[in-house]
Amino acid sequence: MAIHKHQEFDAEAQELAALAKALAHPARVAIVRLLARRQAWVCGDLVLALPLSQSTVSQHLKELKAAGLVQGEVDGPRVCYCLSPTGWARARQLLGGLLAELLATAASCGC
Amino acid sequence: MAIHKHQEFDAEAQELAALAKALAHPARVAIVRLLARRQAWVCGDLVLALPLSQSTVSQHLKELKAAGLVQGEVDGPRVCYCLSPTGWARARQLLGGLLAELLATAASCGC
DNA sequence: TTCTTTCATCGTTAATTTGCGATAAGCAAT
DNA sequence: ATTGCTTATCGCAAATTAACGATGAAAGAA
Repeated sequence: MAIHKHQEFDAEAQELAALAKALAHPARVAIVRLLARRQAWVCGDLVLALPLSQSTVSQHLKELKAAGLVQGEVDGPRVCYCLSPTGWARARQLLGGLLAELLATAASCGC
Repeated sequence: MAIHKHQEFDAEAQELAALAKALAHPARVAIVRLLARRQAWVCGDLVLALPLSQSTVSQHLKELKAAGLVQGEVDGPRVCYCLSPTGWARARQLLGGLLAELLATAASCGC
């Protein structure tokens, strides 16, 4: 397509789409769930828990960080990852808003 | 990467990721919201409401249908689109489940 | 200092996505 | 039958993503 038209849509749609994109890969969903179960993981342990190489896991973590869903803190030679409370608060707000919008109509589609 | 490793992850992560991918573009978020506001849209009206060509809108609708979030019903020469109640019930279940898993830890990350 | 460990980044390859115009397919008229 | 409208699909170009190995950079241990 040459040019992506993301800018043509309103800010909230873009934000929701960006958030959804961060979760649009099973590896990233898996990372989020691992972080939910045990609240802090060293990067290397995440690599051991996932069927992916170190560089690939690092790349997925970078995307989750860019989306604001995950935080990393340097601890000597290692990096400790955990979920970002503010990022997930926003996610909850956006997703909850969308699902609420849908509640009225989704139950009565007569087309 | 050559080979995508989606199969290496558990079914629920894959399902959640597929759902997120369907919402990972602002055009598709916009379509869902339009369908939420007015419960049935003819394809051509969606095209008029979006800054995209007919073929591109049709493509996005195809992806939303494949994800089970949208239904299309042929009505003479036109096609009437609306949200899929069962698809959104599943989405609510999966997203709600994820957010619930996060509730415990996301508020207390001390890394 | 030198070595080792840990992680991020670079460069590459393959696949997928986005977007469009053009074409086909279906239906309802004329 | 032919025409006109509506939507889906095809084929293409450009961009992005997924994955990996290899190479860096930073910190701690020897």
